Amino acid sequence: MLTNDSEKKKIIIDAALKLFSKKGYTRARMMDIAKEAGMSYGLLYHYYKSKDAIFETIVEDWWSKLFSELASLKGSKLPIKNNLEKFIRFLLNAYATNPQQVEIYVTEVSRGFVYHSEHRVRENFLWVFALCEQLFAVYQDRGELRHDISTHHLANIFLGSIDSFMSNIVFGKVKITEDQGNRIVKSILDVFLHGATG
Amino acid sequence: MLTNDSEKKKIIIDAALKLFSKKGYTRARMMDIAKEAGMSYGLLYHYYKSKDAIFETIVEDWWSKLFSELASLKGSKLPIKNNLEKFIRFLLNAYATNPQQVEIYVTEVSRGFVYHSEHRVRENFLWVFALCEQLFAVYQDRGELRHDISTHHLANIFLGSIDSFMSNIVFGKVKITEDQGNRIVKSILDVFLHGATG
Amino acid sequence: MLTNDSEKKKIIIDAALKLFSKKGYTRARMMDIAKEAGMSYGLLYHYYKSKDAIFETIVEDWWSKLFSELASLKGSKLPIKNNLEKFIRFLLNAYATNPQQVEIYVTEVSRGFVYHSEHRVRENFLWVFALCEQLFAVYQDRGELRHDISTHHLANIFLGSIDSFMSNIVFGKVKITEDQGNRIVKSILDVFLHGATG
Amino acid sequence: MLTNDSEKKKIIIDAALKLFSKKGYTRARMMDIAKEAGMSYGLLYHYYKSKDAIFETIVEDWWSKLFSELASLKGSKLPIKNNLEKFIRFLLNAYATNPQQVEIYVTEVSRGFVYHSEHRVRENFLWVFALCEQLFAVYQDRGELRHDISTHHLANIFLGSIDSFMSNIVFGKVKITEDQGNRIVKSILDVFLHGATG
DNA sequence: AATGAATGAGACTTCATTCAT
DNA sequence: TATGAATGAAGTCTCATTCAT
Repeated sequence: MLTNDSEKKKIIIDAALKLFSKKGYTRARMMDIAKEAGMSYGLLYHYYKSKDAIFETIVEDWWSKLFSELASLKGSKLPIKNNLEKFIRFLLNAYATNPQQVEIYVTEVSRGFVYHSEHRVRENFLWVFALCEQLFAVYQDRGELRHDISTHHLANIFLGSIDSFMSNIVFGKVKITEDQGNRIVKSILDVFLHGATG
Repeated sequence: MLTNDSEKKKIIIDAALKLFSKKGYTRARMMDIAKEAGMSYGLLYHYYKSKDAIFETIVEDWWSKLFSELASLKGSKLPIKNNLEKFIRFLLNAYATNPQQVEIYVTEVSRGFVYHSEHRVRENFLWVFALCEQLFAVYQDRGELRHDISTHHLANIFLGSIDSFMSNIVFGKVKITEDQGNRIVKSILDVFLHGATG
Repeated sequence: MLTNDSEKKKIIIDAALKLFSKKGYTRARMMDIAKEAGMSYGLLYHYYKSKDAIFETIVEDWWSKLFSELASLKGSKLPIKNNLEKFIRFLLNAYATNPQQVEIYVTEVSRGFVYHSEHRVRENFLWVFALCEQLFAVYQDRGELRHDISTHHLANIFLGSIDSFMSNIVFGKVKITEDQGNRIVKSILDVFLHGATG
Repeated sequence: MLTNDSEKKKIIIDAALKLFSKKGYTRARMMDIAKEAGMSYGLLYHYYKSKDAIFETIVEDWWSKLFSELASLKGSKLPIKNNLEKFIRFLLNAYATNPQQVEIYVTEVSRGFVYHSEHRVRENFLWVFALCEQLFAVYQDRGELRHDISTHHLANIFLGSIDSFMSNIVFGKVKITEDQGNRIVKSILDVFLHGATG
């Protein structure tokens, strides 16, 4: 058969992705999602327990990608510049290939978790920060990062910079070209590593 | 009389501030706000046209503060370091004195404006960025900032760094001491101006 | 004003009484109850938390009447015949004055508590039996009831007899005249106390 | 083959019996019944037209057993005591051998037929009463039952007594020993025939 | 200025039943 | 015979807003 169980689930997730990113969690109705997915709303409940379960699936997927990427970076022995570049590119690429998931991450999760307090978002965030800090600690030890600023502060600055670009892209609803992507990567790395003063 | 018209409005705004920051816009009910304000929910409609009008009032207030601060910085002739420090301190101080408003800004406005598309949030954001870019352009002209990175990118990195600290503070629900505040300011300035490598 | 808060609640209860007894709990919709009560369904939720809360109010009212009657009988020093007669008359009269409540008791509570397991129906039933047994124990001590049958069995037989008449009346949807009521009372007392054989 | 058509039907009925008695008609879902029966819920519709048809089958089976027992008693020439004892034992035994069917009878049919008005439950009940009254009329003619109480009243008292014990057993979810059964039979007969006073 | 009773659109979810395979 | 994906009617409940008093 053409569409087996997991394919149907993917169709639903894709539809939900579209609707959540377009209208936000609250304003996206199950009926909208079903219509987008080309099925009756009743069928959604055949595959997912509730609206929230659909949301959770999307979010968990994002976190797991993020965690695994960070874990892979931590294991790498590359110089800091190359490693951080990989991470920035991973995020920019995530947006390029799946803009809606990033949009939901940005609008519903990154800031909106008042709405979804049950989703352990806070814990996941802290985890991302912790992984990033551990990465920076390694580079401090190797003398590639200054010691007079805590890894926590460094993580805030680095992640915040990326986040800002992502938000801008998401809210600007723009597609970024490869060239623009390259310049963003370069800007972040240059400023983060060497500063904005010449 | 003790509470005239504008005082009542302030009471309502304060109550809404508390509830929006505690539960988020959607989950804060008019009844909750009224109870917090010590009045009946019917009366809210005497002072504000709708729930949304209350929200808008809060948000507009935030924007106008932000705009006027940025305008004042643009007019200043101080060296970049001092000027940026003023801006960072303005934001940290805003949280210290009115944490709920900052919380709403962070959770509902900064990222969550999918829910409030009618509020010209996008325009306001772009305006903040534009003002920041104009400020940076001045410093590029004065040779205090490098020219090989666009002011737009610089603004993203700078504002994103601050944003990240603010989010952390908001979501961590922590009070920051003066000393911690000083260190945050120093970290942002150091890295932004001189980079994270020694 | 003509209809204050508790009067409105009574209107709702009366409407619910009518609908529950007519259609049963499950088939009676909130909208039906509201229509019967002459108000919008939203208003029902102003006065009661949920459909179940309305049901519970009805049922609790019935139990409290029943308990207080049984307690009063237990305190009485009348000969058994008079005392039991009072109890039978209380129940028959309850049906005469509030047939719907009795109907709900019979259809939803007495037998249907599979549907309402959360309502402590079992406990209430056991309590009624216990009170009845205590009453019979007093009469066994006073020599007015035989000792070779346990009070538990006696209670089953006595209450079951009444219950059967009530069910018949409820399901027959008949009004019983005073004369018919008297004959029922006499029959139950005669057979219970002296037996069906001459 | 091992399971032919009628065996499959029996498996379904047994599963439904279990579920209806456990959760009640409304709360027992077709899917639950299918799972219990070890088949897909779609297949249920191959053997029975609807959920209600399954229920009806169960109920009709109960009624037919009851009617045939009562008919047999009516044909018997035994003294009243022996004949009534047979009837009581038939019912107690029915519970012992098929408690779920009795449970459904008690919870759904005996009182709950508001939910199933289409099932001619009222007519069946009246029929049982009528048969019982005819039986009592025979004994009144033979001088074994007093004449000053109508057969209808006698039937109510007798059937109600038994019903009460059955309900107690069902709701207490207890298994009764042979000895306890004997005592119940004796109590009912003693009180019904000779009264509760010495 | 003040109250809170009243309204009803709108959202989620359940589940008996149908039907293509 | 057998499966379970698919459908959609129906029901409960929430809450912003209106309005009579």
